[in-house]
Amino acid sequence: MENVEKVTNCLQCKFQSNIFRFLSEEELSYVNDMRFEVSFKSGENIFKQGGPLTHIVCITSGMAKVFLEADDHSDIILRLMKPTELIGGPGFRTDNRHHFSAAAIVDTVACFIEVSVFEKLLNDNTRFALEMIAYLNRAHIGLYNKLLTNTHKHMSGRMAGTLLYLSEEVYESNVFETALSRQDLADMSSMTKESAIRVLKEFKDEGILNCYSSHFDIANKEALRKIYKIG
Amino acid sequence: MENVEKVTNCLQCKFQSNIFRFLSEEELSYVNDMRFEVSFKSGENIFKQGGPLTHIVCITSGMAKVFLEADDHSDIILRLMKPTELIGGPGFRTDNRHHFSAAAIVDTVACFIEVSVFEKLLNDNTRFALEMIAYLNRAHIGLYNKLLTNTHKHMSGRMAGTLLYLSEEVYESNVFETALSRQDLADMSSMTKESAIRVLKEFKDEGILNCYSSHFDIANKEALRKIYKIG
DNA sequence: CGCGAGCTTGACGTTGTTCAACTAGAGTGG
DNA sequence: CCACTCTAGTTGAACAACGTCAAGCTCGCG
Repeated sequence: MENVEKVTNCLQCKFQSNIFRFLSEEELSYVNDMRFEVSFKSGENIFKQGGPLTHIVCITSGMAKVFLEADDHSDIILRLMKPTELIGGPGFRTDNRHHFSAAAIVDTVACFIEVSVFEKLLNDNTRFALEMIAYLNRAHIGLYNKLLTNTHKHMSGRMAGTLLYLSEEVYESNVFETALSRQDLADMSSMTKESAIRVLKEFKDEGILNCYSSHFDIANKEALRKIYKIG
Repeated sequence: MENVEKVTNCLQCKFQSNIFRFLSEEELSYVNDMRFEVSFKSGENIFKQGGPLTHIVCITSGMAKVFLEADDHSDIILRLMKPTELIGGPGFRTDNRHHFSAAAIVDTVACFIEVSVFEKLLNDNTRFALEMIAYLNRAHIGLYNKLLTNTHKHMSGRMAGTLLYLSEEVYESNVFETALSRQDLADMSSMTKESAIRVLKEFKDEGILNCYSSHFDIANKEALRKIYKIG
């Protein structure tokens, strides 16, 4: 494992908005020494639900979807991961297995950090441990929202939620190109691909959204927010 | 706040199956000194979604339901809490608000522990912090299951899941009396009260379940498990 | 005895899935 | 340069699942 392979350095990530910013320079150097990078082509699995959780993964470039796989081969996309976001795993310190899968939706580079490194950091740095707890709690809150939305709202409300998530938290713009397929949008909104297409067309007919192939343009965000709120 | 008010003592809880067992005697004594107990009658709220998170709650006797409240006044019951179980909250170290409500379903006594006490323990005792993370991760895994079940399974599968949860994790018996109403069972299974009744009747007609008013008797657990699995 | 809350049942309408057919665009080989 | 194929996207019709509404029931309690 040559250092040359590393196209980035943890010390640069320090100022990004993730829990690594609570590590000392020394600790970050330690992480930097222990990690290694892997490149994934679009569509490739980064790790697989049910597989062993040996490393924590951090996206350095590209984008990945994190999703649950059901017995009937249908998926639920939990969220999208952008650079410097951490894909921990509920398997950490429980059963040491992955409870969801992650796959690159564009060409992606990810850092792999052994769980033992993580355990050491959590042991040595109390602040880091507390921030880890805060991070987990934020993820928890997100899941509550998803649960409420996906079980208590109608299709249009769920799709509105997905579009708002993409525009506000992922692409940070009302206009965006996405690598997500219609099936992916459906998996994010708990519906079939056909229903997703129908709802998108509805939004289009109402002048709320312009979309063509992978291009999306939210024309009336307030209307979308209202649809999301009402359900 | 007289000590006399306390009908239990933390040192006795030490051997119960929660994360307090990773505290030293001294730390437990500290918790014991700082906590106070509150009694709730059946039906009363213990805390309320959206309210300030000032204390962590631990059930000492009775039982409580933890639930999300939606805008349209419908609820999702996340789980039931038995004695010595901790009701933390995702608001801890995030926005310091409750993200769900808790209500007693029978007469219940609960310990209230200030969040500052918790923060001190997490700061001082690394093992405790790591176990806290493990605890949060287990809760996370439970939520994934709920999300999969409630969005990808049909009514019978969801109700089967609820009955299995009650018999295996709550009452630990195939026969149980419950304080839960039909509406509560519905809120646990993401369906209407009427649908819950119809599914229960279906199970009854198929000889899988005997139920009358608050009395439940699972006659064929394997069949129930199969229904849950298939969806 | 009568009242009220929770429970039960049936009829009906809506929502969303399934299935099958069709289209458009992107590679692939002749 | 044109078939050919393959995949993603799209559409419509039939159907199943589930919620809504309204009515009637049961049982505990004043």
